[in-house]
Amino acid sequence: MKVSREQAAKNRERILDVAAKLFREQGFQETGVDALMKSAGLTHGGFYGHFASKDDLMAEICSRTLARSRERWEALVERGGDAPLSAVAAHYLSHTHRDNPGDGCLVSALGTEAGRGSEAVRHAFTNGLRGLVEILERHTPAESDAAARSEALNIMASLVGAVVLARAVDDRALSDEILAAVMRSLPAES
Amino acid sequence: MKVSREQAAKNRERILDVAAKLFREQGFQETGVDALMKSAGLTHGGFYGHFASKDDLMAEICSRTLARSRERWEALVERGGDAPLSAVAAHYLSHTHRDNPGDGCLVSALGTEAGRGSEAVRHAFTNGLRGLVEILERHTPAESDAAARSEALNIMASLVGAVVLARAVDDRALSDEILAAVMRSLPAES
DNA sequence: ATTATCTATAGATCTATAGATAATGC
DNA sequence: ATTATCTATAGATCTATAGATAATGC
Repeated sequence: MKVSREQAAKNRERILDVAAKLFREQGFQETGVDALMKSAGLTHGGFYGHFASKDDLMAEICSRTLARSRERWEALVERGGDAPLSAVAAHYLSHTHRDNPGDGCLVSALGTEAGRGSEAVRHAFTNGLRGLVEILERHTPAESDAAARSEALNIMASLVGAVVLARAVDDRALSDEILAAVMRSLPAES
Repeated sequence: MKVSREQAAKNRERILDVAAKLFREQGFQETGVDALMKSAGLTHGGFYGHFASKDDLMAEICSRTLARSRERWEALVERGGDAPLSAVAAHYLSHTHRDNPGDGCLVSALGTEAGRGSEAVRHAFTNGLRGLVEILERHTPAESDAAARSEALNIMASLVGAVVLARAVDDRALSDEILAAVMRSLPAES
């Protein structure tokens, strides 16, 4: 029943990956430890050898998933040429992102739940969010640093709000319209 | 144990009011029927005389609460003079709204949960949202109806995103900054 | 007689733990 | 010997229902 130290580390990673996906798809509260471990191909009880509690896992999911988003955004910026901001936004506001919360941004999938989370969860969430905002800030055209900062925060809020609304709405046309409207509102680049 | 028809109607209203508050404060999933009924001064089992299921209640909460927001927004517009949009936004982006989700907008409190809800929930949510967007649309300065519509959707997304983020973040300064940034981004009025 | 509410409970599910098991790693 | 995982279960909680109770409304 025991596995090698290396395999145990891989199992831990798989739990994290599966949890990150299920939490974003179904919600943190809605995903049970049992279902989560079954999805990872392990048994329920084994969970507590890897994490102190479900909340502990959630905090780790927050920092890990947002760090990965940050890397993804950096890659998008790099490939975005003279319109890095549009590249990030087009990705964020895509139908693909809207229709696949399990692979998408944790902020738009778990934002309201994170706000009701533990201190550790909110702290990890906040730090992760700062990283994303910082990227926007660096690439927002503006007359001053303060203006760029303010605009970056505004863009971050628009992106998150757009995806939350686009996912909640039961009318595909309205959903598409929301995403397009926010895309259109971005500052002109190049 | 039985009460008058009139009193029963009042009890139903109280359940709705209490649920609307608790759901926005703690989340739909996180609020049990038992706690809800206790809060309303009734016993657990009595719930099912008023509603077919918890989900049924949630759908009713969505349409009811969003209809009330609509009325509130109309009143704000009316008192807003030549800057109706700013009046609505200032209210939405206020510290009071951020710090009191139980009395606030259902969209920013339950947006991500509504997206994972039943058909009935999503439908009620969508209709309620349409009402709010329509108010913004009517008061957004723009060169065409299409432009006003697009800008109204963008503003709606910004407002919702701002409050979701401002509530989730564990740093008060950052939270204030987000609200102020979105307020600053609104189109000039008058 | 009807019915709003209450009491009690079924049946499911949830987080977490205790102890057993068996393979790793010294 | 250590320890990663499994089995089994405790203890809490959750939605929903059944039947009893007692006050309303005909």
